[in-house]
Amino acid sequence: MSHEEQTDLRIRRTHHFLQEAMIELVTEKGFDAITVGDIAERAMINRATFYRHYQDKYDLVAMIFEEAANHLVEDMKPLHKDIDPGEKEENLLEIWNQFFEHIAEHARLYRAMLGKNGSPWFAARMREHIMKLILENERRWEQQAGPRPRPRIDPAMPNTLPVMQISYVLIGTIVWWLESEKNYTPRQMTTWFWRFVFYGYLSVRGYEAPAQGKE
Amino acid sequence: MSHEEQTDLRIRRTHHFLQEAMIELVTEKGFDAITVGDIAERAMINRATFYRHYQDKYDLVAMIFEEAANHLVEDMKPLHKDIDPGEKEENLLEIWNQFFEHIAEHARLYRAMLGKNGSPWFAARMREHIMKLILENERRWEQQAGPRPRPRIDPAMPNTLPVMQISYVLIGTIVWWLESEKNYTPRQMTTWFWRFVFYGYLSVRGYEAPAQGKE
DNA sequence: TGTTTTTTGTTGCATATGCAACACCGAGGA
DNA sequence: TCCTCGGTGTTGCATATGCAACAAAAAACA
Repeated sequence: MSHEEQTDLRIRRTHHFLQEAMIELVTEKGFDAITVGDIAERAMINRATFYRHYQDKYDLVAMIFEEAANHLVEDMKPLHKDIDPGEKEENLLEIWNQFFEHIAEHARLYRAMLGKNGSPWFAARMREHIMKLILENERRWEQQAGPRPRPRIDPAMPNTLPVMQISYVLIGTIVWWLESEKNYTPRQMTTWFWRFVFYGYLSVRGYEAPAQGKE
Repeated sequence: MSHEEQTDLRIRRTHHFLQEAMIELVTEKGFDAITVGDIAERAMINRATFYRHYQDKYDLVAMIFEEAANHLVEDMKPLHKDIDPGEKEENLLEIWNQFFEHIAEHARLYRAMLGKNGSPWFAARMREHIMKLILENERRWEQQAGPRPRPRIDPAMPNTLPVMQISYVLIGTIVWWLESEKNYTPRQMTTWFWRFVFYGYLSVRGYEAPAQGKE
């Protein structure tokens, strides 16, 4: 279904180089200052050709995001196969670790787009996407575990609020990570992210808080 | 005159990427093991297109050399303008320094091509080119300084022998430099190269040996 | 040795891209 | 105010490239 599969080599090439150029330029001069001409020149692509593929630079960023998002779900997929609903915490940790692995693999992209010269649109879109993934994951989870009654601490609280909160923490964590000098491992980031989110999120959700354990 | 000037962007692009791919692959698997298909795939260029530009991989290396050689003389040109024939040593040092600067700028290329997985043809061609440059330089020099009598230590010795010897030392020095961990500056390399060659060459040539000085 | 697989060059046709030119717009300067 | 200037999109035509298929040579293998 993905429109990007076995297309003409030339098309894949121009997409690739335009996207690369965009990422480079965002890190160099910031998204706002970039012109279509800049991108085309850097990518060694004629400006007219740019317009044959993208509406404008925003559209290009949108496509970059699309692709990243696809890669992300692709990277996460294998994990959902063998999930044991009994071991909630373990599994969640694995999933988040996979997530941070994905970020590490595309570090250049995320560092550019989420950084302070990046594209706010990209960040917003990314938060949405993360929320969607989390909610999907919860749904899948409850289906597998059966619809057991969940104590709701505060029935008035909208379902999406804590998910939104997580998405913000996550973005912040990512940016901090990618801009840090130290380059920590994905595993470390998973641990630290998890420690922060753990109690708040699970308790809001009405899960019992398992023992800290594992390290 | 150069056939590479304001050509179609697509042509420049494919040249560029085929050359880059070649350099990458030489460092990765060595020149011998490379196939045209490899190059094309790495460069994201159709194999048929490769043959529209180059005969075979040897031809590609030849073109890479051509281009490098052109860059080299281009980089050296400005120096020849303001040469003071009185200050031989100073000027020679400047010229050699410019040379090593050029090497540094194209380090990836030379490291790949001259290294032990590189192309012997490239090295040989490079030595020839260096010899040509040195001989040209000497000729220019003597024209500017006037045809003064030069004491010849051994009239039986062919003119090109010491030049050939220099070219070998130079290649060795370059390879050692580019494969060293320490990355020394071009200026340092100039100094060390010069120290080694200085007495032998100048004395063979029958120049008086100036005081060591300068540092 | 014979056989299979890879690599090499080459070709005709389809198509993505380059190029140049254009009108348009918005921001800054005389 | 006019007016240049830099950026935006768009167009028609020329051309470089992709693709698939092919034969032949070379390499790999038994």
